[in-house]
Amino acid sequence: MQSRPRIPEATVARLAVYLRVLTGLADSGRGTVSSGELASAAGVNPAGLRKDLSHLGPCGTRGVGYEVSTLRDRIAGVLGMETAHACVLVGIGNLGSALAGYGGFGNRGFEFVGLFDASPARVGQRIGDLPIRPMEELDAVLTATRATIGVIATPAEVAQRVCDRLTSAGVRSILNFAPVTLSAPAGVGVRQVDLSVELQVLAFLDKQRGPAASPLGTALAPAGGMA
Amino acid sequence: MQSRPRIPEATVARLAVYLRVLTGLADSGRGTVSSGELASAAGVNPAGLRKDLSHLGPCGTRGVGYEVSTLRDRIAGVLGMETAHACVLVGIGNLGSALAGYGGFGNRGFEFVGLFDASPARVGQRIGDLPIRPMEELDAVLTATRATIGVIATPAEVAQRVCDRLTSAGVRSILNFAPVTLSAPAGVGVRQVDLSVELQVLAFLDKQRGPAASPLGTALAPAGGMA
DNA sequence: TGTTGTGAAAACTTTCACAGCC
DNA sequence: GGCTGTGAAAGTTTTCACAACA
Repeated sequence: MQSRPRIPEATVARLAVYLRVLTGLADSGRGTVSSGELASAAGVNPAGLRKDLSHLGPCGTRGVGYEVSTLRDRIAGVLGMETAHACVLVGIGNLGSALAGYGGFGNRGFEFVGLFDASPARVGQRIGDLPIRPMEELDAVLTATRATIGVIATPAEVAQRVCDRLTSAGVRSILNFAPVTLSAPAGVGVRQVDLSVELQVLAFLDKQRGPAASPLGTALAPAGGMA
Repeated sequence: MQSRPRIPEATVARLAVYLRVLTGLADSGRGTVSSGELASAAGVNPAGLRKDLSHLGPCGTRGVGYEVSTLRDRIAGVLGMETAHACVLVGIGNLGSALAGYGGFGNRGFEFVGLFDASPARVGQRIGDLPIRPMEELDAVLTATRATIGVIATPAEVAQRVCDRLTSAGVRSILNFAPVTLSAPAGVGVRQVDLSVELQVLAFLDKQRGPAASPLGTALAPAGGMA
């Protein structure tokens, strides 16, 4: 299987996780790793991991496992990390500042090349070595840097307008933290991270798992059983 | 279909989105809404939305649509939002501060009741009306508040230890922002938000969609000059 | 007429089991 | 003996099409 026939999106997300684990293993000098161990470190099933990797073509040695640095490079290549990706970030409030200051992107191939905010109070401040720019400069920076990824961390009310400006200036991928569903032209990829949704899913699953579990030993026999 | 036979997790996540949209519609005085309109606002397919809602039992009127406030309350009830959920947040760096200061949780039924950090420099500062406490007080606060949700925004290196402490003190749900895969006892729900993974998936999907509008293959300006 | 609720079909994803190779 | 790669099975999710109904 070459990577032609399209890699499933679920697999792509896991490949990114494997890459993170493999990078850690490589840094600690590990030479080879088995699917079982890698799967355990990534929190997935070993057979599923092997199926995921099968989309990259054979890349292990039977009876041995995978060579850590080779596999890491292979996945990095498939994910398109041989070149850095330039990103702009719009909305430098608390969350935006956190994202702008987060060092974890750089060593994974993503780099912010522009920070934007509508508030004059914030414009001109710096985060790291980047200045916060006014929204008026968005198009110019996008043109100059050819950034293809836009990150939106604005209030919900303006997120759609920001999205429109980004896409009309040529941005093809958007990561949105504002709690609204964005609509974007065909050909533009949007991913949504909604922190409240995550919490609600957690709370629901907990409720579903066992209604009356009190931290102190309130002995109440659960109907279904425990696991 | 009553809600007995378990609601699929994918559906739960979408219900949380519908709830957000419905809350907005209700606030703007809207009386009823059709599956088509609601689906469009939530970014999903109308038939899928109706199937999702079918897990709650019949809740619309044929030929008319759904009553906005009724449906909102129904979903809120199913998601367990009749009571507030107490959360603790560990790791008050940039991201943690952003989460602690984010107003969007409160009106969705989640409330931080404790903020913790290992750094003496941060302990004692306040965010909103909560003080940042030392890690030593974690168990006492968990016991006193009976918080069942823990949010981890620490560096990757300590996230697993924090997870262990949270779960052994009775936390049953964890939202993890640290870029590591956590292992937790059975019966504890963990959700992972990895910002780099989101960016990598975006970049891959863009690459796969076609190099159509990439005029410059590799020439990404490093931060120095322009930015 | 317009819209919901739902069975049946299609697509996708995960899991299993084992042949094939080291 | 051990581990990968993969076809086939099982399970899940999405989509379609339409009967039921206000």
